Amino acid sequence: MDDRAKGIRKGGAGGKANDVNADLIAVVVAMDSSAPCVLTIPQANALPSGPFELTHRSLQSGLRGWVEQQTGQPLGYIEQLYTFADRDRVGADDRVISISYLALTHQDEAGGSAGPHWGSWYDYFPWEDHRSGTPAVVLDELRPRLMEWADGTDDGTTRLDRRRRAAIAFGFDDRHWNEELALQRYELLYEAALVEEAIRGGYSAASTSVSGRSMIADHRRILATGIARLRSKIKYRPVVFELMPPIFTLLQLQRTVEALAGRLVRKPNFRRLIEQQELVEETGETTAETGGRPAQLFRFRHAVLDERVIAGTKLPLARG
Amino acid sequence: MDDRAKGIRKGGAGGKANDVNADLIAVVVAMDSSAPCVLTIPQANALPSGPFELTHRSLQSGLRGWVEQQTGQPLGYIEQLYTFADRDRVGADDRVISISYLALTHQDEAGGSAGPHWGSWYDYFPWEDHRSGTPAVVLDELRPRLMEWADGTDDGTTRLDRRRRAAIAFGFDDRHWNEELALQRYELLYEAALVEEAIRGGYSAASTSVSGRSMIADHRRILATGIARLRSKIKYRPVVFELMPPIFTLLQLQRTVEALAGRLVRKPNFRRLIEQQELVEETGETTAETGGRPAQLFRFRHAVLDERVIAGTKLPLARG
DNA sequence: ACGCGTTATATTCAGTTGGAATATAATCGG
DNA sequence: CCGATTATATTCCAACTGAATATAACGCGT
Repeated sequence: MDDRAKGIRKGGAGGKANDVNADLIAVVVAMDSSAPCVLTIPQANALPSGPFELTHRSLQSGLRGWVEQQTGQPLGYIEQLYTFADRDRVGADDRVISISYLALTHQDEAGGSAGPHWGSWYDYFPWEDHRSGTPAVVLDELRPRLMEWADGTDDGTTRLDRRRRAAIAFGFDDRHWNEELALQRYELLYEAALVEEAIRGGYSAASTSVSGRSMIADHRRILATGIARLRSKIKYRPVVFELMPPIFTLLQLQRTVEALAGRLVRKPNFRRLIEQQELVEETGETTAETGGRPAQLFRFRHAVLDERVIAGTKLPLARG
Repeated sequence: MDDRAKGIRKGGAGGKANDVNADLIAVVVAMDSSAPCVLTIPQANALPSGPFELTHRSLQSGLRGWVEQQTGQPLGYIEQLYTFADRDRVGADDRVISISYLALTHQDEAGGSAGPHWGSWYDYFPWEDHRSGTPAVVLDELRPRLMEWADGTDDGTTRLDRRRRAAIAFGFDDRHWNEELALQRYELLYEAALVEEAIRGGYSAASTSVSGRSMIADHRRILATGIARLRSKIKYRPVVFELMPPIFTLLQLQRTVEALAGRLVRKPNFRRLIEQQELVEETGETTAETGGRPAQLFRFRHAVLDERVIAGTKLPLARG
């Protein structure tokens, strides 16, 4: 049996030499009144996670099991984020593969057995909330420290490259802020040693107030991946409704989108888009709890998931 | 140690009970003169694949190793597709997790040690090529068989649901063909037992001419995942250039995009888009090999990868 | 009862984009 | 020199999107 044939053999008779542990990690998101929140295990300062076991029917069901066991939170919508293997643990007897998921749910469940914690994701990423304009932490803290980092090299090319990357990621030099770059921003701050994870064990120059709450291992990085995915996906799939109560006003819907994106949208334009896509339908009722004129109540039209599939249109693909 | 704490413990001291094998599977795509081609191991009728081993520095490097060993093909661009675990092999001693990747490369390498084969992906999915209009196989074969399948149930709701899903996936009833639904179409045909994989061991009603070449296990499904991902991604990231030679004409670029999407685009509109995005730059030279007026030769402006990040705009996010 | 603040809802307008069609240019082969 | 063929440039219009403005309906305090 040559190497090629050995390669394409599936599973089966192999020795234990190449066995790995597969960890399932969940980014569980639900809405607060003012911010998206992520579910954590406070004692471990970690996302809910656990090993994939033989008793699990599938990866997803294994994930649901661990999250429910650790936090009491049942999960609805789930999607896979990414699979990592290159952890820092080299030379160990067995390796760990991490399969991460994004879950969208409601915060209505009572806390589980282990005192799970819902934390605003802007506690972990203070620089990501631009709903009230560019946050001071970006202009006053991160910008100068990133410039310092860029200048901390002798190589002129590297310096320019660092400046450019920082400018793109954070919208410096009159560039636009792009909310989808959450992962790039975290990785840039990591590289510049401005987040605590990058300097563990060493001297910690990063204070929480500037660089946000950290997590164990690469969990904050996984959270950044989930945020970026969600911010991207709300633009072409109606996933926001997974985070909404069954009945809501259009402004509540708008506030949720804004909280996720970390930036504001224009009300008339937002309503136009929602209506012309026929994503919602009126319940016929109104609520006066909003302060001014009573607002119509809407519900998500689940039928759109059947009727339509939203296609991108960035290339001039002739239709019809 | 309670269950929760056990859950969040990372790797380490666990017994071998929950160990798994991790397989790496590659969808390697390169352009032919007229179609995108996928790299296979003909003897196994399979995609290149192999187990993730302790000697591998990372998942990606493991994948590169197996593909090069099995096919002689070095890989450039790689992105992760999906991680599966729920294979049909239940009850086995150890389970297999499959981590699939999409790779874009050039076909210029000589065949590897094992006679690897480049096959047009439309050999595997004859219904996906709409460059010359809707293929006959869709109208004459798949449509009636799908209707038969839809009618093959007593439940009226199920019947309507099947009809609707088929109409959405294949663009029946005056709906538009959506090239990004390659995976949904394959899964629908699988459910309707119109592809060979669905009826293995049983009576095979599906002929290759209608339902395309099959592969072992779920490899054709993984290929469909790769096609769908690529068709989606060319619309918002300049990945086409991974498949182009260093120098090319705009029509060659257009033909490549059309081959990937399986549908035609308008020439002036295509050029306008390419130019206004500044994706290419003139080499200053021309080629007369195209038949009529000599065409300008272009090269990809790698700088755009640094300058810009393309963001979607499906929600009315206020900018500035 | 009335005005005012507040929120909801509707309309308008202009700049941009994108699909589609048409026009002009340059080469080759007869 | 003509016409077939491909390349390149221009035009037109409908749809979309950002931005601003106008009107409606409630609570509240006076």
